[in-house]
Amino acid sequence: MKTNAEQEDTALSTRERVVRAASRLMQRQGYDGTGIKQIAQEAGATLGSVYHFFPGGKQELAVAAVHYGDVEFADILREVLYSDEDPAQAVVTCTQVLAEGLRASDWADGCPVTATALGSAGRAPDIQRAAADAFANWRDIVAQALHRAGIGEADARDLGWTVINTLEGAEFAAQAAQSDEPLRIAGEHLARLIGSYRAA
Amino acid sequence: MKTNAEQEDTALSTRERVVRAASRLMQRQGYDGTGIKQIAQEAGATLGSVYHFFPGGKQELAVAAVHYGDVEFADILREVLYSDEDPAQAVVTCTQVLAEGLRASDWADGCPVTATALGSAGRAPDIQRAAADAFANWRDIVAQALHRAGIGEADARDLGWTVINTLEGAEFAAQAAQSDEPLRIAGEHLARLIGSYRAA
DNA sequence: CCCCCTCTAGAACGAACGCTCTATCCAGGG
DNA sequence: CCCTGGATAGAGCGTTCGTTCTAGAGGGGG
Repeated sequence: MKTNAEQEDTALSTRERVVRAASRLMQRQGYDGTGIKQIAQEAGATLGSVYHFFPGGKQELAVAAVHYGDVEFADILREVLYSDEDPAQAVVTCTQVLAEGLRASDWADGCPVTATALGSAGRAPDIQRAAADAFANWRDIVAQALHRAGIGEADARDLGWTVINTLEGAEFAAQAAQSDEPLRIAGEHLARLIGSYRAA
Repeated sequence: MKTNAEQEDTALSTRERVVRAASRLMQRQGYDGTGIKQIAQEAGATLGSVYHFFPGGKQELAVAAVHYGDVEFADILREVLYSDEDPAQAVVTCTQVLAEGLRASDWADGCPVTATALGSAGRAPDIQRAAADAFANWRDIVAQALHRAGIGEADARDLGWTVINTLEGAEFAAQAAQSDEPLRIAGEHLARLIGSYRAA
């Protein structure tokens, strides 16, 4: 059961493989549902290596995993938002990309940040902070794209919040219902909402 | 450490106390982060009682906990939506209620359904189905309120999805950022979106 | 050649996990 | 009175958890 580990063995460093495995596993199973030994095995590493790179233990590793998911999705977000000069249409494309990812994984791969952070919020402030940073990062990316398209700075900032939050909520609903309908509808509504600000 | 258990000892049945404790604890700590012994202790019950009422073990208890959170929030939702004949304003009130609950618990009590279902989606289809049922239930309540206010049936159904999903996403963002701003903004945007349908 | 340091390797520990099991309590019918 | 069955009580099962620890592999600089 190290199907993916083999492929990654060649190019990536051990540390990178561990972080990727942690991010992917916690995305599916949450923080408490994922064991360090499972992460090590999936990454093709040993326990010693994991604790060598992350002496802070599971929490430090989870922070790195959340940060990895942060930049991973930020890259996708930037790419999609830059691909269309109409931000409303770009957001619709975004929902399609999310739906595609969900469907491709049999509705298993939701938001990597949410699943990791949700259960551990009270106990591990570091993880919660990393999740908040991710959301702030994504929101800024959306807000900049909207502002670039002619929407006022304050409105763009507020819309950044709601776009990210609605995508988040719709992705989880799609995951639970095993249907891309929530994401499709969210795309329509967000496009309509953005459009109502661009007209003004 | 059985502060709440004492208060509930008098009126509620053991089964009810166990379900409430499970719902509240899993809401904070997730499915895997909550132990059955902890639930029993918090409920003022013993392990034997828990397995007497839930022979299906932790999974069956989690399903009951999710269902409990379902009807609990459905009651609040109905009450708030019926309190104002303007559904846009009612949704804003809804965000305020959620923000109040979050703030009162020091940003610990988010959505009871999400936290329980997120980590256990792949392993426990029963829990996932209970979560999907909860979302569908809430969506119907919102859709009915919108339809009653004069919005077309199809539009009301679609808006039901997005209202619930945006509330969900905004609540988690508020929890992560420890600020009610995401919920406040979500309320404004949802009201604007609903208004754009009512005018048409 | 040896030393040193980064990294790998995995056995071992105490604690906690979900769950099973037996024993006991107690109200209601015979 | 005993008997029965739902409910309570908690010790104990095997397993897995996060973590620690010691040992070794491998490669440059002295």
